[in-house]
Amino acid sequence: MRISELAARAGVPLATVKYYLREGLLMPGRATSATQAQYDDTHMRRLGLVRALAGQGLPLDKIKAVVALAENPDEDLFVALGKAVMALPPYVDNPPDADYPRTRALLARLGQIYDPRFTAVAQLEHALAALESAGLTMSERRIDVYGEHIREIADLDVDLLPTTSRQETVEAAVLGTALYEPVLAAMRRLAHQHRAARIFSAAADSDHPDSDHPDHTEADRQPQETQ
Amino acid sequence: MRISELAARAGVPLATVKYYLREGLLMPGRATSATQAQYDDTHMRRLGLVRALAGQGLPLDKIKAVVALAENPDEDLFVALGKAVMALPPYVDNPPDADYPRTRALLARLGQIYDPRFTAVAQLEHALAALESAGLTMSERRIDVYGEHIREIADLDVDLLPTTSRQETVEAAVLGTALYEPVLAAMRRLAHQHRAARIFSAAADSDHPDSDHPDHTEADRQPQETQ
DNA sequence: CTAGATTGGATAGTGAAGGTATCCAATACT
DNA sequence: AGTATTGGATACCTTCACTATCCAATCTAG
Repeated sequence: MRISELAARAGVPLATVKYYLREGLLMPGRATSATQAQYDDTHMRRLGLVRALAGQGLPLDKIKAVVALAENPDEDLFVALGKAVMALPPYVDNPPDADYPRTRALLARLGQIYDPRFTAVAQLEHALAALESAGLTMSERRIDVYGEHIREIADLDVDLLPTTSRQETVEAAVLGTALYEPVLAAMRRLAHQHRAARIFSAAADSDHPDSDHPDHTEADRQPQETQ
Repeated sequence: MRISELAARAGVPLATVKYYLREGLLMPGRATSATQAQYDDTHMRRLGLVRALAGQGLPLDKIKAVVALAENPDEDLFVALGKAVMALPPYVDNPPDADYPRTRALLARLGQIYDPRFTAVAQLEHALAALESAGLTMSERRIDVYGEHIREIADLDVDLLPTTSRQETVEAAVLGTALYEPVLAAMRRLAHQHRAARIFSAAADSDHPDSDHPDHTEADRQPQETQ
C-alpha cells in the first residue's frame, strides 16, 4: 500500500505519518520509484505501536528508543528488556553511583534486591521524594500492602509474557509496562469510588444503605465539567 | 514573609511564584502597601502542593481546579472527592450518556458497579482501547488478578484517608491518588525486574542459577543512557 | 533625607514538543 | 495528454510552562 492508504487505514493524518518518517519512528517504505514507496502491515503495526505509546504521553524520542530496541536482535534479552522499560517515563536522572535511601529501605523491607542501576529505583525514589515534599510519608503498613499486591500483579505480568520470539517479548514487555499502567491506575480509582461510595455516602447507591457514616446525604454523583 | 522569601524558602524561582499568582494557583498575599504583601505558611503549603502535583506532570489548569475544590467548603464530600480525582490525568472526554463496553464488561466480571458518569470509567475505557489498538487484549485471568489485588490496595487507600477535616480529606485524596500512582508504577517495574532476573537470566544474580531458560548468558545489567 | 535596592504587578519573550501546511518536481492513473 | 497523487523538504503553528524585562511605588542604609 502507499503512504496515503497507510495513513488512512491507521487513522493518522498524512502529514503526521510523514513526520514520523522524518523522525525515524516509522521505517521508510520500499521505494518503487522516485515518488512512490510501498508500505505493508509491519508499517501498520509500527504505526499502531507508536500511536499507542504516544497516546499514553510518551515523548517521541523515547518511543524511538523503544522501537529501536525491539528491533535490534543482538544483546541479551534481559538487558534489552531493562533498556526498553527504562525508556518509559517518568524520566529521572540515574547516576549509577547515587544512593536512593527511601527506595533502599522500602526494598529491604519487602525483601527485594536493591540495585541502584535499575532505573525504576530512581523513579521510585523520585516518587517517594515527591510524596514527602507534599507532606506525606508512606507508612510501613502501606509499603507492606502495596508490596504484596503489586508483586502478585507483576509476577503475573512476567508469567504472561510471550516467549515466542525475542522481538515479540521485548515489544510485549514495553507495551505491557506502558499500557497496563493506566489500566491499573483507572482500576484503582474505580475501586476507590466503589469503596468510598459506601463509606462516605450512604445514599449514593440507594439499595446499599450500609454506610459507617450515615451523615452524608444523597449525592449528586454526576461529575461536572472541570472548572 | 514577603514574596522573595517565600520563593527562596520553597526553592521556587521568584518569577515562577509570580506566575503562579497570576494564574491563580497561589492565593494573593495580604497587601500591606502598594508594593508589599505578606505571605504565610498557608502559602508555603500551597506552593508545595502545586509543585508536588506539577512535578507529576499535571497541567497547571488541572492543579488549579484541584486546589479550588479542596478549598471550597460547600458541596458533599463524595462529590468533591469525585471532582477532585476527575481533575487528575489522563484527560478523556466523558459524555455522561456514552457507553463504555470494555469497562462495563470488566466491572461486571469484578462485581463492581458500573456508572458511566465516573470519569475513571472513561479513563479505563481509553486505556483498554489503547491496549487493543496496540494488538493486546486483557485476558480474563489478568482482569481477575489485577482486580483482586488492586482492590486490596484501593481499600487500604480509602481506609487510611484522614477524616479530620473536609479540606484535609479532599487534599489527601487528591494527593494520594496522584502521588501514589507513580509509586505503584515504579514498584511494579521493580517487581518485574526482580522476577525477570531469575527467569530470563540465570547468571544475572549469580547465586540463583535456577532459571527456566538457561539459554541466556551473564547479563550486563548496567543500564546505558537512553539511545 | 536622599540614593540605591527591592517590591508587586504588567507585559513580552523563550524553548521544547508535537504536529500541520505549503511547495515542489517526479511520477501515476485515465 | 492532462489531472491527481506521491515522496520529500521546508516553513509555520499552537500549547505549555516558564523566564526576563520594565516600571513606578516604596522600603532601607547611611
